[in-house]
Amino acid sequence: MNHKQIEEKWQKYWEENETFKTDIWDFEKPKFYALDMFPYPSGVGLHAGHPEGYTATDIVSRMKRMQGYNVLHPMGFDSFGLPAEQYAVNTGNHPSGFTEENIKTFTKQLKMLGFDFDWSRVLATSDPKYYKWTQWIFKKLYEDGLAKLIDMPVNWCEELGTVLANDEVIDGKSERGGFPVVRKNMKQWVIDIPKYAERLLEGLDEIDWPESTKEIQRNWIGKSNGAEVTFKVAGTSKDFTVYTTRPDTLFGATYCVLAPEHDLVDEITTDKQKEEVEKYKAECATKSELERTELNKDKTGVFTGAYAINPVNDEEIPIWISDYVLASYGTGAIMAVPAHDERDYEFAKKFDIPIIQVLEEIKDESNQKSIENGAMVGDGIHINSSFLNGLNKDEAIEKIISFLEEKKCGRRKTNYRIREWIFARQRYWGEPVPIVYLEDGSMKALDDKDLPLILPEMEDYKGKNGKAPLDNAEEWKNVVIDGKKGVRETSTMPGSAGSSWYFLRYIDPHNDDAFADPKLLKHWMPVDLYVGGPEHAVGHLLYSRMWNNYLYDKGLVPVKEPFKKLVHQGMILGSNGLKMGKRFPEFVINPNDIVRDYGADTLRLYEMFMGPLEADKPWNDRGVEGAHKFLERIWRLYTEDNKIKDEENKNLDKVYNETVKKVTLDYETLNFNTAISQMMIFINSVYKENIFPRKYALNFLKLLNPVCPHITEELWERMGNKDTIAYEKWPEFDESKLVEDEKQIAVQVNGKVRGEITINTSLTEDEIKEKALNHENVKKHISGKEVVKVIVIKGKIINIVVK
RNA sequence: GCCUGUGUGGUGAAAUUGGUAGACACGCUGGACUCAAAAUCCAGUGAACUUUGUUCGUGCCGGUUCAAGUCCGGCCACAGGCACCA
Repeated sequence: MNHKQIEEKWQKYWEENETFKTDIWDFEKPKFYALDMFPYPSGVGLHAGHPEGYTATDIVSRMKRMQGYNVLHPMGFDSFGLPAEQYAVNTGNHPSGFTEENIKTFTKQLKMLGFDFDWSRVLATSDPKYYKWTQWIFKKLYEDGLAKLIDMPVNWCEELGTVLANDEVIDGKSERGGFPVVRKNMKQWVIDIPKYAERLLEGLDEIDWPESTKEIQRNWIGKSNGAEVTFKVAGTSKDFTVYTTRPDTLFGATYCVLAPEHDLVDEITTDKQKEEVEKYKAECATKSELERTELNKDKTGVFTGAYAINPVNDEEIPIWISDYVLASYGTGAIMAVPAHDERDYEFAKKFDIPIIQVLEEIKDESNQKSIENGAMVGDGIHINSSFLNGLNKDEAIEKIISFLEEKKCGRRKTNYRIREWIFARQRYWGEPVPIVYLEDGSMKALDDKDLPLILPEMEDYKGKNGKAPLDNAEEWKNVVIDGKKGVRETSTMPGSAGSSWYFLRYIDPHNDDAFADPKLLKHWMPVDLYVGGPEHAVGHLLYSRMWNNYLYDKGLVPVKEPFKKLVHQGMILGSNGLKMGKRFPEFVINPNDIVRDYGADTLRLYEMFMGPLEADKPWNDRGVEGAHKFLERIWRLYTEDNKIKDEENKNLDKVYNETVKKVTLDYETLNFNTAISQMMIFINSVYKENIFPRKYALNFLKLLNPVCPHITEELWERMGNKDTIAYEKWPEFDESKLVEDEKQIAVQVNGKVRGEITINTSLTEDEIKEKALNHENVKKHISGKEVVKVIVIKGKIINIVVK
């Protein structure tokens, strides 16, 4: 067979016949929405990992279509991004041309792989028709106070000349390029994602996602329950509030710590300590995030000279500053209980601060820990704690909170670790923020009629003197609105803006009056299956959920959670077992080469047969050949050997029905590797029987079609069919054919297999026992011993217990 | 340090969730076809042994059970995430 001719023929057929165009208004059939994480159209084209996830959704959507579902399986491009900007800076050309070229290459490659995408719905986030609605949603967020401009410490990357989100910073370096990142205070557009923390946490319980991803999101949101306690500063009218998860240990607080950036530091520092405090503050300010975390072993800090009054016993305890307390979490201040917190313990030991134990040591054989050699964390019976004495942790927490609330110096408080989502980059190639700063000092969002706010042409796409590129677009930047002069915001939105809602736009991509028709959204949301890499666990997948939850609150989308089921595909590693990439170019697999040499069907089949979808799997050229050989075997079966006959073959009934059952179930659960091995078993059986009943031959093509659409269309046609196989009815299996009258089962003696017997389903338990006990080899092992009992597990195993 | 996974032949991996460990495939060995090679087909392939069979074997140690890759307890290694979050 010539795979090239066949594949091109059917790709052309599908395109000309619009085989996979979704009739989006057809609400008669049940719907199925399969979604892939859309790619960034880089200059190098698809890599071996792309087809893996796309084939997975392709298989499921093709099966669902054959099962009578109305399937939506779209594709698009996350086309704002740094490489295009870099290209523009280097060449002076507009990034859109470069982006369009790349999109063309990607499209050609995706078509070459035979995916059933509805190409009439393709979208690109950098298309003004698309980003009009990204800006529109931003405006809504702004109007509701969820998008706002605040002064905050940000991750600033000098090399890249921009601010980065937390998930774009890895180990104090930029995710892209690995440049150093420092903390810096700046006015920033942010999305108030912490407002949605609780909702995003709760939503996780409703969705079918990998537990590991849910855990990462829970961790990122970082909910903790505790209390706020207010301490008065001795000899002044000032006070400050700390956050603690262990208010029950308040009697053990022997000092307090403020973050160096805390507002109160300057006000309470005594003259004597002023110099030292100033010096310490200056040190902290110049330290980058990276340096601060590197130093995390050795505690540093300075005494302010001031004392706080512990509200439970009115004792005066010193107030220190230290960078182990973070300004950005809680209240930026803590009460320190060295006896029962490891960090406080370390600090107290270093600076010789008293340690007061308020939980009784539980000493037994396994726990010989004493307060002498470390902090005692966890639960225990309270001591030295006045009215808390004798209580355990939970009881004491309840009691102390009531006490604090009554005394009006504290309250129950829940904290979240998640921070505002920084929503502006000093870049050109992103969605412009549709905000104007007017000369009277006010801020105004553009009217809907002025959207999209389109990126201006520039002579130079590089930002100058630490300013954003758009700052140089004088004509574009300066505007008059309602007779008032104004200046546009010159930051653009981050890459994660456009990808936070694209799954909604696919449903109605050409709508100019709304981001999507509500009736369509109501029918098609949520996404039934979402497949993409695990690297988006906290970025895209959290932002999308937040936007969708917000739009749900506005009544603009019908469901809270956008992605009902999520699966992460693993990485395809090089044949050296390592990640493909620039470091080992000789091990990088280009899908173009595989398609040229073996065809798209082989590539798809191989990638699905390699192993579980979620696992990382090394590429193996031999494996590709093996997959190709299987397809050639099938081809010969259907074309040359003339084994297809209008006859029945009883010997194939069982394996055929098993195959239909297993393949159907495995596709549904995305266990493609075992589905394929079952199809191999079936084909092996057909070869053995040397006859292929026509009915089975036709249905087998349907089972294989989702994985290998080209060869199956071709063989389907050669078997005399006129129309595409894509809408044929999915085969069903006959449960009655799955049970055999006769079965081989193992006989164990004391748990060790000693023989096999053939049993008929009509046999009674006693008859089976008798047969087992009479087996030659079994007899040898039980002779001279007493049979204690015989365990018969119907249809599975017999175990004879002897003494 | 904490959280979440993973650990099975020479290799990629299966195992209906407690019931014959290694399906399927790659590789390898032998054979058939061929002048020969490729392709194809057939057989074998966890290890060891005294080979109609026996013993051992799913990262390590222990436990529960008639029966453990699967459940429980304690370790080790690797991967991913978080990391002074009070």
